[in-house]
Parts: sequence; C-alpha cells; structure tokens
Amino acid sequence: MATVSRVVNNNPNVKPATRKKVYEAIERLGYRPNAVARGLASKKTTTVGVVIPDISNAIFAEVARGIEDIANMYHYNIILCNADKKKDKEIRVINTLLEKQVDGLLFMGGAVTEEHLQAFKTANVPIVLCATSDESGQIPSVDINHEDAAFDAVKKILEQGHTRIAMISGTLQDPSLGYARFQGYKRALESAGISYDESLVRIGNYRYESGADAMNYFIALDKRPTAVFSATDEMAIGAIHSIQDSGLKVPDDISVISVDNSRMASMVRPQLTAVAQPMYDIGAVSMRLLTKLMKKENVEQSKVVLPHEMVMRQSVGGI
Amino acid sequence: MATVSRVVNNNPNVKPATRKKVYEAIERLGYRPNAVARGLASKKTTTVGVVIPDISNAIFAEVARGIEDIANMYHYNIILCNADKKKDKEIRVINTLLEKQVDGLLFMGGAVTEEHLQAFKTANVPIVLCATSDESGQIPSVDINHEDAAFDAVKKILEQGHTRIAMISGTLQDPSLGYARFQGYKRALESAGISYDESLVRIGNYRYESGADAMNYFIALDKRPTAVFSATDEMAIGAIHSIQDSGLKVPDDISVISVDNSRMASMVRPQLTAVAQPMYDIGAVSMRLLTKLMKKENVEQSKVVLPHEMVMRQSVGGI
DNA sequence: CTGTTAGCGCGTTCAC
DNA sequence: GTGAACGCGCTAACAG
Repeated sequence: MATVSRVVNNNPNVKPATRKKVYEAIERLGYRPNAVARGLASKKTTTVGVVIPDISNAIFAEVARGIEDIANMYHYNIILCNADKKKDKEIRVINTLLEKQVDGLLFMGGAVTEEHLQAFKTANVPIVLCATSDESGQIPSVDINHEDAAFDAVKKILEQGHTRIAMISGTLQDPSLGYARFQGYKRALESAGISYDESLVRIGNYRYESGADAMNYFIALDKRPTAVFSATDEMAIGAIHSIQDSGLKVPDDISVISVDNSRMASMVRPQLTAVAQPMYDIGAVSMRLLTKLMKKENVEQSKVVLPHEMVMRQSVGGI
Repeated sequence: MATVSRVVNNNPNVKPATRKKVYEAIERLGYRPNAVARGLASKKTTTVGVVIPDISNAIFAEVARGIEDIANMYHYNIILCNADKKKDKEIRVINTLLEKQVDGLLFMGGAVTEEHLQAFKTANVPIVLCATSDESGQIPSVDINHEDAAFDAVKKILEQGHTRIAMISGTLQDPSLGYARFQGYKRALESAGISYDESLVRIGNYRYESGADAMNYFIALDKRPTAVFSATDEMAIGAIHSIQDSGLKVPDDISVISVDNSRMASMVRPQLTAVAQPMYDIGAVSMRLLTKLMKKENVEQSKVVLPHEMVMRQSVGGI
C-alpha cells in the first residue's frame, strides 16, 4: 500500500526492482490513482480556481490561455468559472471554489469590494488578482496600468495635432477598463490644456455595436470630433465601420485609436492603431506568481504592473 | 456530525429547530464543507472535465461558454484543459481528468482515434463528444454536419452563377473542419457538374494570415476564381482583405463565403455571408446531454446533429 | 528500503 | 428525528 504510494508519487526511497514490479501490477490491473482521495489525505488538490468575467470574450480567453499554459507546466489543473463581473456571482463561485479545496485562486473580475476582501480573507490559500485592479493594494496582482495606457493613446493623437477628441468609454463602474481609461483620457486632455467636453464622451458596453452607435452619435454632432479614443478594440472597430458607412474616411476624416491590441486590430481596414495590453502574459505571469505563493516561496514583488506599448498601424493620421 | 451532513445536503429528515441551530453554528464557526472529502465519501465530485483544442480560439471559447452556463445551471463545475488537437496531449489530459474523478467528460478535439476510444473505455463515467466527429459512432456526440454545411455554402455560390470556385481549407487531417468541409466542397462541385481543380484549393491553418496568403495565391493565378469558399470565418476575412488590398472588390470581383458565422462575420466590410454553426448551442446541448447521462436518465438520441443555416450578408454576389 | 498504523472530512448505514 | 460507527482511497509518520 505505502510502497505503491511512493512509486506513484516518485518517492526515491524505493528499490528499482520493487518499483518495476509495482508498475507492472499497475499496468496489469489498470490501476488509476484517485486524486480525490489523494487530495483529502495530502490536503493538496493540484487544482487552482479561475474566476473570469466571460470566457467567450477574446481578451479574457487570451488571458485564460496564458493561465492554463503555465498551470499545465507546473502540473496544475484549472477550474474555470464565468462570473460576468457580477459581484454576487463572483462571491458565490469564490466560495464553491474554496469548498473544492483549490490550492490557489486567480481572480479576474470587476471591482474588488469589501465583500470580496472578506471572502478572500476566509480562504487559507493564496489569491492573485489578474487583469483586475485592487484599491486596497493588499492582494497580490498582475495587470497593466490602465490609466497610463489610455493616457498614452490619447497623447498620441494629441501629438498629431488633434484637439477635438472624443472617447468611447466602458461603464465608469468598471474600475480598470471603464474608470481608469476614462481618467487617462481626461488627464491627457488636461495635460494639453484642452478642457473636458462632456458631449464628446459616450458610454458603450465593450461590444462592436455600441462602438458603432457611439460613433454615429459623434458624426451627427455639429462640430464632430477629428479623432476618437476607444476604450477597447472591438468598440473601435465598430467606430471605424460606422465612419466608413457614413461615407467618411479613416484616418483622413477621423482618426481612431484604442487600448487592447487584440488580434482583431490587424483584421480590419485600415488596421487599428492601439496601445497593446499583453493579455497572454498577464495570465501567464499571474499564474506563475500564484505557483510561487502556493509553494510558499517568497516573492519580491507581489503587485506587478506589466508594460504596455504603442502599436502603430493605419487608423491614426495628422490633422 | 451526521445531522450536519443532513442539513448541508438538504435531507428532509431534520427537525426545523435543529436545522436552524446547525445553520447558526455553521455561521458562527465559519464552517465550510469540504467538497473533496464529500467527493471521496459520495463518489461524486460535481465536476466535469472539458478537453478543448484552444480556449483562445473564438469558436471554441463560445462553445465553452455554452458548456459552462449549462454546467452552472446543474451545479457542476468544469475543469478546462487545452489540448491543441494533439493526440498525445489529449490522451494525457483525459487520464488526469479521470484521476480527478470527474463525473463526466466533454471531449472536443481532433480525430477520435482507436487510442481515444481505448481511453474512453477505461473511464467509468459518461463521455460526450462536442463539436467533434466520431467515425465509430459509438460515443454520444453533439455537432453539426460539417460536410452538409460546406455543401450548402458552395451551393449558394453556384446558384449565383459562379463556376470557378476556389477553396481555402483547413488541414485534411482534421476530420470535421478540414476533411468534412473539403468533402462538402467537392460534392457540391460534383453535383453541379464542375470538375475538381486541384490548383483552386489551398490549405490554411485557420488563421487570418493564412487566409490572406491563400487568397494572394489565387489572385496571382492566370485564370483567377470568381468566388472563394473558406472553411472558417477568420480565413475568409483574411481573404477579403487580401482581395481589397490588391485593388479588387468584394463581391464585385470575387465573392467570399464561409462556414462558422462567428461574431467577427459582421465586423468586416463587406459583412461576411456564412453558414452559421451554432457554437454556443453545441456546447450547451452537449453539456445538457452529459448531465442526463450522469444522472443515468435514458436518452432517446445519443448522437445529435444540430442544424446549420445560411446567413446572407454582403460578401456574395452574382457573376 | 518496506510494511503497519492512523487519520484526512465527509456520507451512509444502522440502532436508538 | 438523531447519534454512533464504519469506510471512501490515499498519504504521512513510524517502526522495523
């Protein structure tokens, strides 16, 4: 019994001959170790929980792939739960994940509220926030600086001489994609001495159609903007098509820039200029950080901010 | 002890007053049931394994969302494993999933080989194939008829008077997306009395760039095709842009049609005409089927073929 | 190096 | 309606 356990777990204290005999018996009997029993006895499940807003969203799917690849590399499996950035759904899945005795938790969601912190506290496994901001700064996290990314994007259009710059934002309730990117937009305007004009901001829902709707609104304006900053690629592409469908040209009549740089950015004409957010890496790095935490290795940096970069393509032009 | 178990599992044989007391104690002690111990004792984990080719692929991500939603509805969690349609990786994850005592398995992969069947046989939990073909026909499955879908797509262009129709295919080693759709193409040509021309078929890798490359090849042909059938949306969009970048027009000069109808199909100009494959439903229905199998309900139909439909947009025109 | 003995935290009989 | 006892399949000491 115990020797079999040693063989299966690669414990060196087994004579090669014995090991061989055990393997043969395993083969002959078709024995398959029961990971649940092992988990109960060892108090480790080699499974991590991942709560994600929506796996069918290209951005998050890319992060998920990064997570899974690294998890795989360290022999962890992942339990995936969609929570749609809904607080109560998030809390609920965190608890079921914890009941399932995951060895760690990767949280990707909307705002991290007091309730979240409370739920995290009762967990006695490490947790890292992934592509999610954390006001309190107490929980380890991996993300980019969304405000800076937005700032850089808007700065780029400012440098091209634009002064009438609209924004297609996500909901301001969303701390990273919504609020932070909106703040970056405002700060960039401010830094250029341009006063903020409420009529040049529309709130979208990150989807293509909402980007197009917002753009239609801007086009109908008396003094329409000469450039648009979109909080995400998908809304930006909606905006580009809305511009083209109304007979105008990108970037000749209106420039478009966004933050994300998903694969879709080069799958549109003109190709979209965007500030790149390293989705795969965010997933990979956060999972790597989690493995360290689970092994109780000491980490130097528990709040990592990954760099973003500008990817110039064809959707931005001078005034 | 036993009474707590009854309360937690909603066993009716508990006096309301006792039940209340137990709940209070649970609250006070911050007790959290251990699903691993429960799994060991009850031999049920309320967890299903999902092996998927690549979660960062929009098509599969959509299927995954369908799976997760239904799983959630029936209180199952899912363990997600990417296997990239590689046989050995697939076999390996199937085995770890089985070791983890999943209550069922959803398999989405490349070809289902004898080895797969062998691995499935040793599992004593239900398995359903999802968006994957199965030559043997022994394993329950949910998919569309890929050959018919391709046939219908090509038929549509034939009806528009085209006779010189190229195809951008996936690898013929892939039974559903590759081989089946290619067969549908050939059959449609045949039914119209058009002889198959090898020079009008290029093999892509499902990515945008490979679609563009294939199209560039076709455009350079002496007698270039007037219509192109792409095995997937993404390659079709690559083709459209390749056509436009070379100064030609879609559909005036070349028509484009594909199978998939992912959200990207309407995120391109002209919008892509495609045969729609109900990704979300394939996921949802296969998960629903799996729940029935896990509850040992008898299912009338263990091989379900979901309908596909033509979605007309602007990328196909007459000759 | 190998076998023996306790649990791991729960569900499930059984008595009561 | 409730509690005691056993066992799920394995790992972790502990002897030997």
